Amino acid sequence: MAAEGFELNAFLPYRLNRAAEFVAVRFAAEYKARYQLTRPEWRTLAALGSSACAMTATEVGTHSAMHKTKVSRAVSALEERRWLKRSEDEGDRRLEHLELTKAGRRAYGELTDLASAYQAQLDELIGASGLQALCAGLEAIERAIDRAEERPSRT
Amino acid sequence: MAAEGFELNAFLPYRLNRAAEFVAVRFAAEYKARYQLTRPEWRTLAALGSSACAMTATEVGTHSAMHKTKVSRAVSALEERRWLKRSEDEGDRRLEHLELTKAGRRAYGELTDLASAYQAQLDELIGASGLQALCAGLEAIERAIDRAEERPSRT
DNA sequence: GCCTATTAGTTGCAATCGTAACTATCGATT
DNA sequence: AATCGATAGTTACGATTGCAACTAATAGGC
Repeated sequence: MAAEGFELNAFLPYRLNRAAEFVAVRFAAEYKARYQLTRPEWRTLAALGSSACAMTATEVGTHSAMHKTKVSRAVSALEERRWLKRSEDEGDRRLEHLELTKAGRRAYGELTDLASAYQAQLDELIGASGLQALCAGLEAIERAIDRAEERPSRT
Repeated sequence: MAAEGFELNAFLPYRLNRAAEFVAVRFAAEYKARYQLTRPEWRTLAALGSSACAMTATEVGTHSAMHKTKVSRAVSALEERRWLKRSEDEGDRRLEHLELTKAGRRAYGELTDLASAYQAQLDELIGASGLQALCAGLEAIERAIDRAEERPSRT
């Protein structure tokens, strides 16, 4: 175990966290100010809005890497806002299928406008070549996550 | 503002957060179990341990993208453990220079062993080409962060 | 040399989070 | 069909967080 060879700047958890926090904090300030949305709420809304069909809470959790209690509370909050509706699964009554309402989809549309604008800023800040590399790298890690998620080990 | 053209899977804050959470949660479980360290404490220890010279709390905060209150509390906790010592700046008495003690450096060494092992697992999971792309991309975003940090706008 | 604005760091407090325990349901085994 | 283990989702509660307000000190204008 390389006692001295460790480079924090090559340690993925630290680097990813730093980068993620940096970009997330600024965007969160926007939707928080304009919509009073918390981060888990936005992430849940986004997961549902970007999906063609309904999802369960567990699916939202894995898709967004959020703890299930966070998802549970975000779902309740969005439901209270009438941005989301639940429906029972016929076959398995433990499951709840989550879908955005019309108002929820409209809100999602407005937020994605904000998001697109923010993404454009990031694109400019990072530069085309860096962005391309980042995307390729993220795809690799996303594939790895999916692979790891197929077998157990919870978040 | 592209109303329909939005792809969540291309939105950096969401993707980075997902990836960062995924890799961070698993590693956090390790150092939490073995050292009763919280995430901010590990990140502070890491920032200081990887630096050749002393840092101020603010520097730790920008380096690790942590809120200053998180840093402040982590510093207190590490100080109580005698892993870190503070010293006043002669010229500017608002500043505190933070350094690891001998025990702190030893702990950092042990933690980096854990980290190296974990990084090796990640390397294998992600694959060499993906890892290379990810690093290139992260470097680009890190440069962007540094550039953005030179001018104001706080975390 | 003073006044004002700014910065470093801390802390009270309300809000948020995660752990663990819980309810309800399902599937498999016998 | 009764039992046991696993899974979906919720919740009580203690721990952690971030905002805002604070203290202490510096820097810059005048």
